[in-house]
Amino acid sequence: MEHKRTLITTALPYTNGPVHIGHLAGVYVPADIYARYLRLNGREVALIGGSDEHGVPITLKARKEGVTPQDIVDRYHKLIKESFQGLGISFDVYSRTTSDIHHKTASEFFRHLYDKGEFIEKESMQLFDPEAGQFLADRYVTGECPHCHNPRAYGDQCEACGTALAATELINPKSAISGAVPELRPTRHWYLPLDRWEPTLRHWILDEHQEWRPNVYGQCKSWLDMGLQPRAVSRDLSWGVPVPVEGAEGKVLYVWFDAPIGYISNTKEIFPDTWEQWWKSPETRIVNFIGKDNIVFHCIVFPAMLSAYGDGFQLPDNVPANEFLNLEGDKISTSRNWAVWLHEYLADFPGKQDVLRYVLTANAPETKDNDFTWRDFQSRNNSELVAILGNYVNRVLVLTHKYYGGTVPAPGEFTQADLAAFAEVESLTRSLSDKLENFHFRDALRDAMGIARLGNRYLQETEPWKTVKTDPDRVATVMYVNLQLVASLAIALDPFMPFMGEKLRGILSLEQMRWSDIGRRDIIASGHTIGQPELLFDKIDDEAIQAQLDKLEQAKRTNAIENFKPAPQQAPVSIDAFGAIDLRVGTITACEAVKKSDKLLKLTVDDGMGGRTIVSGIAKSYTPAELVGRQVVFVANLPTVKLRGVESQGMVLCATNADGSIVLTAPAAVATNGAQIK
RNA sequence: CGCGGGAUAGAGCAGUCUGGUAGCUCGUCGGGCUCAUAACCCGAAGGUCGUUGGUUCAAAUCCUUCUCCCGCAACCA
Repeated sequence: MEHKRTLITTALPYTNGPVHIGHLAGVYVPADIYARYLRLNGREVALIGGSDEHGVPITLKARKEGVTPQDIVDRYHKLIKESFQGLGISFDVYSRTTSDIHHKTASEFFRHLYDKGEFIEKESMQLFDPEAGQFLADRYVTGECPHCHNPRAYGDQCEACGTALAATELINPKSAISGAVPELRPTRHWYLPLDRWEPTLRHWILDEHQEWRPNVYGQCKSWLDMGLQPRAVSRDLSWGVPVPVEGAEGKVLYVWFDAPIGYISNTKEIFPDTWEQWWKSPETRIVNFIGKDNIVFHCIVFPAMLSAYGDGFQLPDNVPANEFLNLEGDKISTSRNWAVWLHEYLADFPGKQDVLRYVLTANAPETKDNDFTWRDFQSRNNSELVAILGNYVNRVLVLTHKYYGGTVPAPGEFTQADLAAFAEVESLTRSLSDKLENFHFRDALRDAMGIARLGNRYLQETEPWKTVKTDPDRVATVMYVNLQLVASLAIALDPFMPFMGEKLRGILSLEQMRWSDIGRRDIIASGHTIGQPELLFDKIDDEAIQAQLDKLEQAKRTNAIENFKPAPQQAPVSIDAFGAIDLRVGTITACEAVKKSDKLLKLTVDDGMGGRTIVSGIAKSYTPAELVGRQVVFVANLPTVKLRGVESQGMVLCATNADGSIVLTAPAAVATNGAQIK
């Protein structure tokens, strides 16, 4: 079905931190590519974005920093909005859920469902933190798992055994906010009965949208097959959109009810008069770009909300969800500061927005989690963007200036080779368009780059630098064809790399362009004058890459130190108990790694009593060679124990630092081997 | 049997749902070209698709066994 317009939404980033490459690869870069592609096709498009600013984590962060939640969201909203702009994400609107218009819209949405009787009202017992004076979301209760007795299970799930839990099942529950023992108190909430919409959703997804990505379809099917349950849409909290019902003081809309309505509010913000045609017209196609963690909310909860509202609200046509991106082999983590932050990238690599966009698209986690490494980033820049694309364009521009002073020559008759080149661009473009329509951005980019590969090959085969001496007319045709290929590239790559696109169009003095121009044989007319050649991409050297790797290492270490909390003091012991421990000084005379072990070293120690062997878990911080000759303090009267097959006759005393590194303790000056420590 | 994820050419990935001669990019090697950011072009080498057994005319793909790797955990006297 041909639609009149497309509404594209992007998952609203949560404003408790900056945006990183995982967000970009998963959601914003593909959504932007898609939006730009549709615009080039002359289609009516709205790319909707905004910050998600409610919810418990923001209140906790504010509490921790001693500022208001508003301070937190103001800080990150500004940072996120500016960095998106810096990367060229072409939002038609980027607003926020703390806006008046959103509060009104979300409030009205809830009230409408309430008045229609779409909610169930239920009283339940919830855990309340008497010290913090608030009810606790599941995630903010910790305690012992009733199944595996892991003492650090969360109120929604035990990460040790994977069991899903209710906060009230935990043994010895504790508030993660204040550490207080929570108490059960009654509270009243509204629930959206998802089960009521199950047949609708089942038909809509399982029958009508079998073309959705396997990860999305599969997860929806699994949810539907398990059976849907009513889901609470309100929370006891002060930060959020107040529940617009008498007697609901101190309650706000659950952030997952409120956030997707943000898509609607933000549409209203740019189209105050016509927003309804974007949401309620069957002629509009709605596409939600999200990460895999959001599938259930966008495919089950939000569609149920829209269906319950009625009044013509349309359900999304597709929900392309990406998997996750790892960084240097490790999961990206905001709390562990293991990430490449967009605002820092923009500062560290000015003018290289397209390189990041290119790398994230070429290695997009479309079918499974993928890995971002700085070496790969460098290699893709240097051997693909510089060597293949930039170099091809440069060759053509330089030759055009050399032979024709920058004026596009008039072509003679096209030969088989010329026609074959045009035909190949056409076929690449068909494939490229098809892949973009179906959200296969990684493959689409490969097709677009294929035009540059084709150009290099064509140039090599036609050899204008040779022919120029024998057949100048032929060269005119060849260069004319090359210029058309470069112009095609300027358009085909524009959705992926808009900064490069603009620069190249500037050099070519190309003004208007449409997607359908790609492959045309007369995009640039003969007689047209082009500007001076300029390099599109520069090489990235090893130092720049090493600096990023060092930065990551540093961030990891700093983070560990910041989060360091000394272990609580242990139970008191008597002086006699302490005296029973026989501490001695010894000198390491030999040392070797213990086989099949990462951390163990086998130390031979001169203890003044004939020597002994001690096995110690310090291999991560010390090499055997540097230990020989050093003095250490050890416990002499422990029972011997076998570790990885090696007998250990004592324990060397060490301190473990915040970053996990280990330092040995030693006497402040050389002491006698075997001397007792008292 | 701790939990989770993974294993396809030197590296990074696609292909696995819907079995039918194993594919892409980078790298390597050899050759060519010299217009170009030592870039480009051609060619080649390189994989028993981690292992075992099974289903099948046919398995990277479906079922099964085991192994290894990465996080977390454990260990770290």
